[in-house]
Amino acid sequence: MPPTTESSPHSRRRAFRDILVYGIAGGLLILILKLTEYRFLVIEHSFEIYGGLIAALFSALGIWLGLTLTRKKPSVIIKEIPASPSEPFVPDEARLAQLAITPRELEILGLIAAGLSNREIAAHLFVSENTVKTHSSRLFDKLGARRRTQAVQLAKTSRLIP
Amino acid sequence: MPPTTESSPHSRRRAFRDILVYGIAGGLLILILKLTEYRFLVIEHSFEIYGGLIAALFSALGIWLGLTLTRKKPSVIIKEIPASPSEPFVPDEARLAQLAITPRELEILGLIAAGLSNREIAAHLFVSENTVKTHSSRLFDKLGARRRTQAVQLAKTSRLIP
DNA sequence: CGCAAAATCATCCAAAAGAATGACGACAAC
DNA sequence: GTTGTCGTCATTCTTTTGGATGATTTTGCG
Repeated sequence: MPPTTESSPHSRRRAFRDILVYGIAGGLLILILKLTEYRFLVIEHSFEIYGGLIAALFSALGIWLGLTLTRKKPSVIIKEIPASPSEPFVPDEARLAQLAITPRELEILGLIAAGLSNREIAAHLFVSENTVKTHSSRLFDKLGARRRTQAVQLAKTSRLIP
Repeated sequence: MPPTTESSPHSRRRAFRDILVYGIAGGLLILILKLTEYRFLVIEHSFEIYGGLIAALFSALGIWLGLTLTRKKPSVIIKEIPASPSEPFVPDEARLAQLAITPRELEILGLIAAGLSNREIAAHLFVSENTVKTHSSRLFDKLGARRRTQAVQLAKTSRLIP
């Protein structure tokens, strides 16, 4: 079964299940209320209706309150980020040639460092995932890395990528 | 399904679960009120009391919901300021607190960025691999990352790690 | 042209990583 | 003394990654 979509299907399944459970629970709850209502021959409906109304209203009020009360402070935090202004960055050609890393491999290395998955890289470069895997395999081989995180680390210290 | 979305699945799941708990709790509350009403035969003049009770309870619930649901929404204005090129590096405490990243999680983040596998990290910290996985899962959740490479990338741009 | 390097894709398999969930003890805060 | 956070660990499952290997197509170059 080929996993086609990128966003986790597992999570979506869980979300759907949660909604389902929620709905069923709600239905059962209503049913129970109904039955007890009949059992005790209570006709008066105003309590549920007004209770629910009050609940909903004050829930909304509470949510609104919570939101407005707390969203005051974290608005503007100015960070001082040492932005290096004088670095267009060029990969170390010597080291590149030394490791016999091809342009395509370097390109993929960059995308790996950007945090993309093989599938995302494949989509980005319009090639198959298998191709990306062979490229990255050879890349790891040349870099002496066993994991992509290690490859990124090594490449950074070798000034192959920013 | 376009493979474009990158929003955290964790948060969505939490939101669903919160809503679920919330709904069930509300229903149970009504049920309990109903039952007690029958048991003690308190019929008259109870509407104001229970209405107030429901209002107060649901207000509190709503506030809590609003707070937990909107817990971490950064919205930071980033201002780039050229800084000294040779700094000993200190992690951005503000950002760290903002994302609610614990010291242990930061430690593991650093080891991930160093290219270590979960097993190696576990051996390095004398904990089980499962613990490392738990930490990194929560870390990814807080960082909004789905892969460790992405976590590293995000952490670097947020100045959490060198 | 013909060759070699680079790029492409596949398949099978193993290992690592990640997701979801539940649990427990320590410890600080209220 | 309850509450909340943190750190710890486990289990089950799915997904991703990596290894090994072979094959086909481009492409640049002498």
